[in-house]
Amino acid sequence: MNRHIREAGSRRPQAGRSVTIKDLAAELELSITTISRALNGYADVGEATRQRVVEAARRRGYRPNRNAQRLVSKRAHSIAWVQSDNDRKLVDPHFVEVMAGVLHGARLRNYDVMLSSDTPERELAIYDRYVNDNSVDGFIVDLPREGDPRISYLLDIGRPFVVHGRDAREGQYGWVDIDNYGNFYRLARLLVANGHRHIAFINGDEHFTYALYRRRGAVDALVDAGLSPTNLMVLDTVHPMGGSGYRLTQQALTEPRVTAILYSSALMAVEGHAAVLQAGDPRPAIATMDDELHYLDLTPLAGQTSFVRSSLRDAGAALIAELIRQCDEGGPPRGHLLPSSLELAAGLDGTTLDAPLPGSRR
Amino acid sequence: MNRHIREAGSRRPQAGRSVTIKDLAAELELSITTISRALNGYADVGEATRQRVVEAARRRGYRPNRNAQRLVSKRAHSIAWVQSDNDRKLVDPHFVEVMAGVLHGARLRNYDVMLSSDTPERELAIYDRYVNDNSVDGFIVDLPREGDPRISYLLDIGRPFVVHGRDAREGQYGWVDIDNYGNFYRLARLLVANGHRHIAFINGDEHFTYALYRRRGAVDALVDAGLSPTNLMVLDTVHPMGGSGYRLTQQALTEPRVTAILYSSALMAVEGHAAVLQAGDPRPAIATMDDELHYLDLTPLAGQTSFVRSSLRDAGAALIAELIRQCDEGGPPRGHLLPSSLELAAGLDGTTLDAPLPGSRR
DNA sequence: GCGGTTTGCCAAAACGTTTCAGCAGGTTAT
DNA sequence: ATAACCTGCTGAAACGTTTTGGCAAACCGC
Repeated sequence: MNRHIREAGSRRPQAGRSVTIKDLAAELELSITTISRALNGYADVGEATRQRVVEAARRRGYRPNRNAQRLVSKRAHSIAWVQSDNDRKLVDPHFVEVMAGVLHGARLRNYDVMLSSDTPERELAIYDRYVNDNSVDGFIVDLPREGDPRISYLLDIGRPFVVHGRDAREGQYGWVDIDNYGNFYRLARLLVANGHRHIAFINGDEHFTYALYRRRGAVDALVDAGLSPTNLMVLDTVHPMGGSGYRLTQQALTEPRVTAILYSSALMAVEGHAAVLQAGDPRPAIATMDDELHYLDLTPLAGQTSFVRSSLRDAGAALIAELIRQCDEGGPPRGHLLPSSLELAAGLDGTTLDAPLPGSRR
Repeated sequence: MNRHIREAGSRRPQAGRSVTIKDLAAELELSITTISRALNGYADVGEATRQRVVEAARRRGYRPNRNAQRLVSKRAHSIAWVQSDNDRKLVDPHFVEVMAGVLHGARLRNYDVMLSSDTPERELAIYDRYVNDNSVDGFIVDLPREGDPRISYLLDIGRPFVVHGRDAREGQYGWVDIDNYGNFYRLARLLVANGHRHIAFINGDEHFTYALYRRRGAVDALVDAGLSPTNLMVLDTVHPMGGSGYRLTQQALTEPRVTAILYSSALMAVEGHAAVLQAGDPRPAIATMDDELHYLDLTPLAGQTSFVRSSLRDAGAALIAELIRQCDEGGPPRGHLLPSSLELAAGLDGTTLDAPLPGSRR
């Protein structure tokens, strides 16, 4: 790519007209129809002609004007991700991880991704605008709540969209998710099977379905083991003011009967690690979801922590794949349940792990 | 917005033709010219007519087709942010913070933001494509290196762009930056003035100019105080494998003469806090840049840490403002130096803070 | 040598805007 | 009364593609 760099002074035509299909037609003495069809792989153009056209296009650096294409084809070849500006969704490190997967997949398929954020009240208005001005073909919805109005709205206007997560209407739209209920059922059962009776759960905001399902999984595991739901101490999930892992962990440790802490995010677990270190022995057992946040160093937790692992980046890749499939094929929306893997802390008894989950509650 | 939600079954026309300027013209028995000019605020349409047009547009939910507008106006009203996919730039929490500011500013001005990532080798090719297919009006460049080829390329093709950070060519393009050199000069001088002779510096990747300038500032502060540059122990900046604050802090503490740690990011400082706790007394002094990462909880550091503070979100807002100014006014690119504030750890002597910086080296 | 098929190309319409160059009809200045 | 100027509107061209329908020429089977 470095050969693109020129000396200052030998600049290209500033904002100069890019080369169009007409320029090629003139140069090759062909009709613009033929140029178009040659480049788009139609069968009714001669092989020799096609060669000439392709070569000329390459040489002149021809790129079809995307706006003209979009105008006539009524397809934007781009998708939008609208994030609400409040409640810190956008600056959540988990979000970027998903985004990375989405962008990668979009690039592979030559789709553009428009990112946008506004207040929750105006979020639906942005969907409306994007649809009506033909800017995008479909949408990504992240962090759904139960009965999320964004899902209602998008079902209503009938455009392709895909949800990262689910709510009760999961049969009606495309989604990508992990088994939040099952994962936290397993983690909690694991802790109980290893003798822990009082468990602190530092969960995400339970207004979001993922966190709700996780709590249900953990609670059910305790109940199925004959414990009371109150043996799970769920912490400050209503207004999670950013990465409050340290503070919440300190709070958890003020309850003397708590011998284990369950984290909904490895980010919280790492932040809480400092507080755990300060706690006198015996140190609590730790179990956490690990979203494979790329920048996060888990070495402080190594060995002493049990993980349920699933890659958010993979989720992003699955999201964009499903969405583009809907846009291109127009097929029915599909749900995709991504796998999660388990890793036990040293010294933990994992014999319960193979036991099937009771029923398929959520 | 909830009134937009309808019962299933009463859906809108699926992907139905949106209402166009022709529809309005037909309904109002006016020419499309008049509709267009009425909506775009031209003076040559009667006030009564304008009212009728505006009202009809509102009532029918008319949105000008953006692709048609772009085609004829040759302006996309959107900008691109291309992030390279390697070296974890995209998943860096700092990035999202800037992005939040950018998105907010873009929305205010009705610009769209296209986010994109690819391998570094293909990054320039994406610029090329976006320019030649008329997808965007300008670009944002983040985390420049010295002589960054992206800057060279964009200077070359002569499209508007703005850089978050600077390199030696800062006079030639628009940028937004803080005084990296000065900030770290001040922090280091502060530590030295308070008796610290051996300082560990957990910096960012010094292939990026921001990190390089920071190191120079810190080194110069030591040298100006009569210390050797080697009294600054700069740690593992070549391959910062994600948030390795904990590991690097442990490493810093293996050097017994180190009595203070300087962090390039509060993220690292918080991660390192666990290692600091484990260190026997006396605990090292801590000073760090604070980018006001929204999700990051700084309470563990409170009181014992000195901060230089500057908001990355504000930087994002300034970036998009400068870029759109260039696109709309076509004015010359400008640089914007954002302010930073200082907050001292309890018990620290800050008398050196008001002293001017020697010269304007960098 | 003739109807029919195949091959390779093209003219024109369409997509939904903006804008240029007018054009009636009324008002004003002289 | 006439020239000049407003006021409020419009027809048509242009932006750069894709696609439809067709049309010559060449090729085929017989």
